[in-house]
Amino acid sequence: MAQAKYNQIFQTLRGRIESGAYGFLELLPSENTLAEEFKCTRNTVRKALALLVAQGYVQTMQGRGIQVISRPRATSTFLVGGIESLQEAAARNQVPLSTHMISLEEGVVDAEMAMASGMTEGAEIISVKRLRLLDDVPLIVDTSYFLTSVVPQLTQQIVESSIYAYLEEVLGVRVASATRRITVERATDEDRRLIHLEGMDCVVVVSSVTFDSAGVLFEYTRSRHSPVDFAFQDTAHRLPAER
Amino acid sequence: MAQAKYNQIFQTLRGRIESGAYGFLELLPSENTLAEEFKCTRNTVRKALALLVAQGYVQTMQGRGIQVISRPRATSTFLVGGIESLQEAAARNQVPLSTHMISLEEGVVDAEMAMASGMTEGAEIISVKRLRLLDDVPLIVDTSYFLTSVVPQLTQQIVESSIYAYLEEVLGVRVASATRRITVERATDEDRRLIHLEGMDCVVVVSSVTFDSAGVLFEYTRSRHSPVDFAFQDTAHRLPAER
DNA sequence: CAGTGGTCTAGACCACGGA
DNA sequence: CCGTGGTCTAGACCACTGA
Repeated sequence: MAQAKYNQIFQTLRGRIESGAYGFLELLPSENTLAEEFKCTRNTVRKALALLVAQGYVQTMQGRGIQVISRPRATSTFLVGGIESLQEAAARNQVPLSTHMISLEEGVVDAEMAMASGMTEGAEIISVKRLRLLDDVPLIVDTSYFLTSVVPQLTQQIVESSIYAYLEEVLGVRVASATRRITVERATDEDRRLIHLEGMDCVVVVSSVTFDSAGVLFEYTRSRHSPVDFAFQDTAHRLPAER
Repeated sequence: MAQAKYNQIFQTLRGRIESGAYGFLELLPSENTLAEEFKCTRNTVRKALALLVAQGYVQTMQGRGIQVISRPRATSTFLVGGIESLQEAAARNQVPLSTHMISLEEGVVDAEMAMASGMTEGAEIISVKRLRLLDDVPLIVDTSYFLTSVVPQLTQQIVESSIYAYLEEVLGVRVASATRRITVERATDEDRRLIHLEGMDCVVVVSSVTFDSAGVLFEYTRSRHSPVDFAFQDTAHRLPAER
């Protein structure tokens, strides 16, 4: 199976929503109708619908139908649900991205980092600090820590092109999940020196912990974003569990 | 069926993770084993596991098993995945919350709000502006707009206790989904006057659009949060779709 | 009442990981 | 090779909505 059938259905339906074929607040065809169209069972259609629901495209209503609740994308957003490297987000929004390496060194996980990330204290890591420029404007400084057992070495060339492409294509590391935490902190002198803050005195800090498909917590990254152009979007649902 | 079986299983497993019975980085029993334990089919167990995955508790690994990737909650967080009113979040974190009403008036949706929220221009709305104090510290100012067709009227008493409790218990409105967008803006004079910023000059703006179970977009809210103690967390997954 | 989505079962086959 | 999770089918019954 090249692509799971439910995934194809998901992408087809998503396309119809984004193109406006199924408009804002309209109802989709019923699950039975969709099952006929895609020549599969209702269960498979339901898996595709579950993805649409999770990503905020539609809302299901028992006894009524499935309603479109998203409008064609209005403004660009850099961080949305899903795992997307800054590279990918920049490409999607058609904004040129460049990266300057600030430092690259080896070390071990100290107690504080172990507490914050869940990495094992004392594990060997390689740390990279980078400045990211979007449309030639320096907006993000991030510091990443990789387990050397998963990422044995990095070079300036890799770091300034795409670490993720290197991880996936050369090392065969597959990212499985990332947990992110967003907070706001006062800008440091370094922030002010490095990134474009338009005079504001705080930065958005996105801390993320990443696991690979083998279940290893191999990356911990702290990104300091300029508030300028920062946006994050998600959709939540009331589950029966929460009643 | 009082509670869906998969939901009970989800809650049981989540409890075992939060209590540490299934520890960080450990593997859960296999799906077949869990199906036996809960006397159901593998499909039902899988629905429960899907919830745990979506909420960042575990990660599944084909051929290997299901690994715990969350640690017992370290620090408190106000905004997490899921729909939770500030009331509920404050209760969960055992922080006293109080609310002062600043204004309450009627109006209609103008072009700008229609564009931002998706509400129909010209629809009648009731708008409420409130100041929220956590632990007696004023941290949030929010302005909410409700369709009068769904929420015909509000009183100061309702607004200062809990609008959501009123919606659910009195009006029978059930919230189905909420899409939120987080950005950072420069603090206004009003922000500085009303909320505790510790000298910082920006605020976190959370805009949310809410649908009820009948599929009506009935609420649009903009909350301006002090950066102090603001945190938002979510977990993302690499889907086959994104490869 | 018919049609919709929500839950659950039973069973099949596949892809992957590790011993 | 066996056990794991991933996909899919076929069919049943329930709860809810709206005409």
